[in-house]
Amino acid sequence: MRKKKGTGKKGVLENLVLNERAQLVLQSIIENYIQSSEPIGSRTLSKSIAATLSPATIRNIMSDLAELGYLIQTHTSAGRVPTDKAYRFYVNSLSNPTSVPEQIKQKISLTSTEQGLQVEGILAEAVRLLADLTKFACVVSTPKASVSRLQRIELIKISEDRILVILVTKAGVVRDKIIFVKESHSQEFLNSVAAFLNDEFEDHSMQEIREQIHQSLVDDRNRYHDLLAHAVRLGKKAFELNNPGEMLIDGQMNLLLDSHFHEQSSVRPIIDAFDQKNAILKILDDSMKHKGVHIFIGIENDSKQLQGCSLITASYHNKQNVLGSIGVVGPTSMDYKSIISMVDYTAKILSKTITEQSYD
Amino acid sequence: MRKKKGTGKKGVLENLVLNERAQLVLQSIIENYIQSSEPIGSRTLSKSIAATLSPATIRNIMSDLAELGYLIQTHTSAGRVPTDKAYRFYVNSLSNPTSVPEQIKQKISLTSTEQGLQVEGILAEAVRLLADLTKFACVVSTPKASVSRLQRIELIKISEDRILVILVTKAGVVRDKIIFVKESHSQEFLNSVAAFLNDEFEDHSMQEIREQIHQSLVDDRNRYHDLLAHAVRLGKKAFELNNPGEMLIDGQMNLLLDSHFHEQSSVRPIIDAFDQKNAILKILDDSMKHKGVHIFIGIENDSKQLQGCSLITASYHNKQNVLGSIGVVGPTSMDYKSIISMVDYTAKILSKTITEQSYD
DNA sequence: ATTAGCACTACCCCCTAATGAGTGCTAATA
DNA sequence: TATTAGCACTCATTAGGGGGTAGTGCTAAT
Repeated sequence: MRKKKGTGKKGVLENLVLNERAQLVLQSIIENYIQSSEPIGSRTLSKSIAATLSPATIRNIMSDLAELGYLIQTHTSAGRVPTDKAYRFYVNSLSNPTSVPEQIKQKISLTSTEQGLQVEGILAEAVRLLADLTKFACVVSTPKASVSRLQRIELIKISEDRILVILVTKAGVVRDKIIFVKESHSQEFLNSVAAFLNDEFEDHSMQEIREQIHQSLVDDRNRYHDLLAHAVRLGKKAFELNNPGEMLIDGQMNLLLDSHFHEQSSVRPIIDAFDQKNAILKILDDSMKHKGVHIFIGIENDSKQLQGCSLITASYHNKQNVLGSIGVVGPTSMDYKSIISMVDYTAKILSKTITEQSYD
Repeated sequence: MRKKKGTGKKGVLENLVLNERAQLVLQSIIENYIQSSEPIGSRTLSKSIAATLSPATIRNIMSDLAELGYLIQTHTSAGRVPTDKAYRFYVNSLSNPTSVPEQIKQKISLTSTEQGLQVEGILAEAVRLLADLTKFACVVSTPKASVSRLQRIELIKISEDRILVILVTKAGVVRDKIIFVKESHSQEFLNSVAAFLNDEFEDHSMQEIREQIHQSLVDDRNRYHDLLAHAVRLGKKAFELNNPGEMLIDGQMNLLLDSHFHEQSSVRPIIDAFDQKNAILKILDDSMKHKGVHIFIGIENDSKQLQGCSLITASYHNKQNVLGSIGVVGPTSMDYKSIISMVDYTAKILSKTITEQSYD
């Protein structure tokens, strides 16, 4: 409220741009709060801050910052707490991810490739690793079927009316599903169909394949060829996307035990978001669109349930494509600096591991 | 301490067998406590109990029960709380699972079979269902590879030095793994090897197959036949058990939010047990040995971490084999009666669903 | 523009007293 | 002899009150 006039003239910060000192104070408050998760007062700050400022001065600055929406007080005589807007300022002011300490780097390694695990296994290991490291909840989206390119399709006769379809993508994901058919086919026939589909579609993206099959563009001249007709029919079923995108979660429990969420009631909506998945999946999807680390802070989230937490995500990829993203879900007052670098580094290692064991 | 003598003569319950009235009181205490999760006093009880007994009488009985180890007091002037021994008495006195209310039965249905989901998908649905229903954490063990019988093996060349192995079991489980080879094989050759293995081992249990291959019993005369030699070598790798038994977990969060665990510190060891998996897997394994519902109460558990909770499990099966078990992990003061029947019923539906979509 | 000083606020902690649910024991009762 | 009423006692929980404290905003002095 300092120097509040009707028209508001001459207040230090009234041009809505923080001057250097105000930035320093704000940053310092945020960093203190991240550490202690308790309201920060002017006296405390005047000790810990680099510049030498008296509590009174700091109070003035804080008052301005509060008016601009960067700080709030829980009650009249309490210290100040950063708002989501403040965190946004803070992360924006952060330069590129700081490098991860050597000693943590050593912990970030994925062993599973040696054991011939599938991509899902690697993802599971990565998300668990990140959860252990950050002590928050972590998520990773599995490679989207639509963008991944076909390596191989295999049709296995299971019973008279059931066929096991196995799709192997270039990214190294193996998907199996069962399709039901009305008429029985011999295994030999299925082999021919599979061979045909392999010839036709290897290295095409699932999306493409689906479209082409759907439009029956596949060589119209031979429409009445028996094999082809069946190939189209079976292929249609085989390439239908069944799981429209999944994600793996680990470390949910960490949230409950975290000191930043003082009351467990505040964690409840986040848990619900995990159960429903779609809100988080949407964020992970968004994060695939651009390279690098993405940060979603509290109120910025579309989903109400997630407005009490922040997400830090980064996409992972193989040689050709962005496959999915991995991220951390934590309190808005998390230690952005170190978490960002951990997510960044983990995503890089994950990309490297997956690229190494891709099938081409 | 009632009528305590040096040699303890003639106390009503001194023969260590509870008389009918004591049983009634104990049962009533337990049921009250399960509902309220607060210590039960004599006055409260005298109102809610069927028989008409004065508080004073009940106090006497309670005193005896406490001496016998069925009840404890949190402090001198507090009501009484059942011990694990009491819960054991209680569940033993329960007759067979009571039938599940019709309205809950309707909720217990597994849809996934229609969508051609694999066994894992059905299990995931079952465990989520049970978690939603009981509001506790639930686990299910995936079919043990060793007991399940081979339906089909498929070998797919992925790259020069990598082969994708796909195992389909009669139970409907599809497992894929990658094996590394030194020398490159053509797909045609792999097909012959697969055909050979299929011929030789269809309908054998994985355990058998592993033993036979290991002992190279497979037709010793042809040892120098090229195909056979490779079949043995590849088969050895293919049938190596990779995942020694997994389990799916759902509803862990329910534990944190449950009123019976007043302090979250008491949940911590259970969470840890979930992370480490082996203690719970052992219980699920044990539960596969006998039919019906199994109950493990607090202190009875071998694992220290699990001594603060109870598990209720039931095995599931297909036409031939017991495949695994499904269970609930909750506070020792959970509502055994209804949870038991839910677990029982869910396991039955699960068995039915899996049997229906088995491949033979 | 900064800072020292001061009045003021509201939480937090500690103490106390009152409440109340519960017990064990004893004596009266059926 | 088994049951019950009565009573003294215990101890957790709650409410209320005061002192301490960390913080603020404002004003006046530097």
